[in-house]
Amino acid sequence: MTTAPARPTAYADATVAVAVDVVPLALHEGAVHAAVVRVEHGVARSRLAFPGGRVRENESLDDAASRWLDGTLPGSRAHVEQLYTFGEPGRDPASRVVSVAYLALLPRALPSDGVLWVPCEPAPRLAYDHRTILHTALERLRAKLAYTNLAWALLDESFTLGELQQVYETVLGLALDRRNFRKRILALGLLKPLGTTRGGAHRPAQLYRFATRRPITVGVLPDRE
Amino acid sequence: MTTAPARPTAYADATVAVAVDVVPLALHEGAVHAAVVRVEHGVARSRLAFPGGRVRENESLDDAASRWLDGTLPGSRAHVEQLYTFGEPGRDPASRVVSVAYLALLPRALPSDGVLWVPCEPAPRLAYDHRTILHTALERLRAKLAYTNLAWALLDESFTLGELQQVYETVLGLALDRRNFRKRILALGLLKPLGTTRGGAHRPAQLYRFATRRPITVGVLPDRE
DNA sequence: GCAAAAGTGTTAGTGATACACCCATGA
DNA sequence: TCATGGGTGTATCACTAACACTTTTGC
Repeated sequence: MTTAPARPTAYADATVAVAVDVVPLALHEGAVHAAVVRVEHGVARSRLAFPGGRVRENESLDDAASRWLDGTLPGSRAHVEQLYTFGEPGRDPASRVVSVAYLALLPRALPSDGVLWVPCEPAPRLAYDHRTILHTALERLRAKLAYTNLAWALLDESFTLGELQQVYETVLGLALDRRNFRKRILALGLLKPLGTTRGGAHRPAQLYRFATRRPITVGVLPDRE
Repeated sequence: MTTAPARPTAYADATVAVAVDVVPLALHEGAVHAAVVRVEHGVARSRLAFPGGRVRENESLDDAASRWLDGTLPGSRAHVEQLYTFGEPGRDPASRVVSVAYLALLPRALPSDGVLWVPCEPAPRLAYDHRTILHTALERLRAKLAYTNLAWALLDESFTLGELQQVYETVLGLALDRRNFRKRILALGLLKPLGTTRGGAHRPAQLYRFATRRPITVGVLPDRE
């Protein structure tokens, strides 16, 4: 083969379909949870799977992901990013479907009709190859938490340092020293103290917000602690 | 929307096609180069683009990428990994094509019929959205070089520390202190000295190889130097 | 007053940086 | 002998890790 291939032009190939699947994750009761729904049709009927489906002809992949997320968890503020594309023949036994998976991070596991929030560990049984997709999503989350400020996506706009620390501890499954965590995270200069406090059952905590809620790449974590 | 959608079953949606595009990168004359080919058909005819095309019904995405790479640069040993999926409507003016882009790293810019190796900077003019794809590929390469041992994919099996250092310097566009680079890279324990040397025009250099040529995540670089 | 989380500083150690000189070879 | 890249050690600095006690509140 020595020449460039033809690009697709007028004809269409009816054998490979394109879908998106959205992996909505949120922290709940000290553990990472994922939102799943029951499959309605086909051989996987009534099994659990991530929300998703066909991409429309005139929508982008990102738009399709947002549409499926909003259809499942309406009105939720979420950070959505493309995760990976899964396209093994046979991953959907009924037909050839290439699925572009998206990761959606939410500050709360909001209840919604027909939606189940399940803990990610131990890994739940899911339809199709969605367990693999979940695994990929968790890997991505852990990796990005360690070198970006992505934690804002798993928190409300304002939060205490204790809550922020819990995000890291929960997702990464490790315990962090409170004093060193505060020093490091404040030294990054990404947080703004709000001047207000939140009263719980105990001593009230200072509230903070992220100065920017867009992805920034910085080392947020120690190598080990 | 409160319930799970139907998965695709018997019918097919002829409106969205799936392709792969492969971004082959190699170092050449002190700069990152990419392999491109000329588009043969359609409105982009004779413009430069990355090799790629439709995914066959019974092949995986990875297999499709390997097929297109091998069709363009036969017999090359390459590291191939999925990069990102591009699916804006209108990215191919002729029809709706969702393209799964792949990154291919090669130890040499091997010449091949119909293939042009072009420097990545300044960014070349390319058909479709391939300039965006190239940009994404370079970002990925730089990021992974900094926190993995991926450099092996851009080198022959055996190499000198000087050559290894050049990979980092070329890709990341910075100068590294030789002594510190050697200390750091050897301290990682990923390299095996071969005991042999390579004679160039000057003092012969010790040859090394990577103990493992699979992706490993380690900090390979200083923050800045 | 007691339980529970918030808040705070110092020290020791490790790892990163900066830096200069000699060596081996081919031309 | 000269030009070119290969090879080596040390001192300083910055950052990280380890660590314990006091404060504030609700009950």
